[in-house]
Amino acid sequence: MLHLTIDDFDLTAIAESGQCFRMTSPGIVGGFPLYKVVASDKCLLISRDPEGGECDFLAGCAEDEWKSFYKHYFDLDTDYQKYRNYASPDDDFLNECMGYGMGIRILNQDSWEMLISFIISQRKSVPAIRTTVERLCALSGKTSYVDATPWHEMNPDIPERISYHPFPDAETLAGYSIEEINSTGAGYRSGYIMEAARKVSTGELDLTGMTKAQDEVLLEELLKIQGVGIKVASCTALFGFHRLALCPEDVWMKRVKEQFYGGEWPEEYRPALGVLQQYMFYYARLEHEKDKIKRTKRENR
DNA sequence: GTCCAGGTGAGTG
DNA sequence: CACTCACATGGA
Repeated sequence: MLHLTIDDFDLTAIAESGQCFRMTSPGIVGGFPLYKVVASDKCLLISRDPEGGECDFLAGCAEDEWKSFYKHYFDLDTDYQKYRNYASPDDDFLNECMGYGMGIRILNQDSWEMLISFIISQRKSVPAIRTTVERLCALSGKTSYVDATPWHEMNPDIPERISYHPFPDAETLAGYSIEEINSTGAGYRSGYIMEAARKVSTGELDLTGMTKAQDEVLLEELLKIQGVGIKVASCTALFGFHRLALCPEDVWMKRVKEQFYGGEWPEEYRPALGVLQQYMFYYARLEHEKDKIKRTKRENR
């Protein structure tokens, strides 16, 4: 168990900001959610330290693994204040969003996992994406375990060990039948998934070779994949290649752009738009959820 | 049952 | 270019 002090870092904001689909909470410890963070073939348990302040965390890994992998995975070397400073002081909406989403970071996730996850994401809600991605990972039948005893001791409802499924690599996915892919609830996207898996497994598409390409070139390459349009390409580039200037425009961001910016993002936001967008997406979805709860309560009266 | 979801490709004018 | 339409399925 590793004790950490991290500034500008909010696990819930990261988990609910729509950038990752396998960061879930198995339970509460000392009033704070424990998070199970599955990435590629790894899994980390991490929570706030109930005995510490808002910057104190407990992580279930060794210090060298934290330094060699998770520190970069959680993007802890990036100064997010620098990105927030792009926001105009009189942009009340954006400042409200940044207050809500304080502690959000853009994770350094695997590009292959992001490509498949965001192909799945089209016309699906975030909870529905989580379900399909999880089923896709479970197809292999491979199960791994992480030790959860430190959190089990704080809350007996949390099991002593927690299971997870690694994300399938391209060869594994390419080996499945269309029926198997379809059984995950991927629907009409199953063919897209198969085709992307074939391209990556044969080497026709070299994702790791694209890490140094210019933003425009990267998007162009991703757009060649069936089922990948500008939105999925932007998400893959932002979350899988850490292109912080790119802004995926989904239904939520289109609404925000129309309602608050007259249909056009301010030019001076452009270099930081991927980060600023993340605060806005989180806020817009959160507010929408609140409205739904209000509506439900009214209907029940 | 109804409505909507971190859209895309194909077809049309 | 812009616009429309079908697309499978889960979650609320």
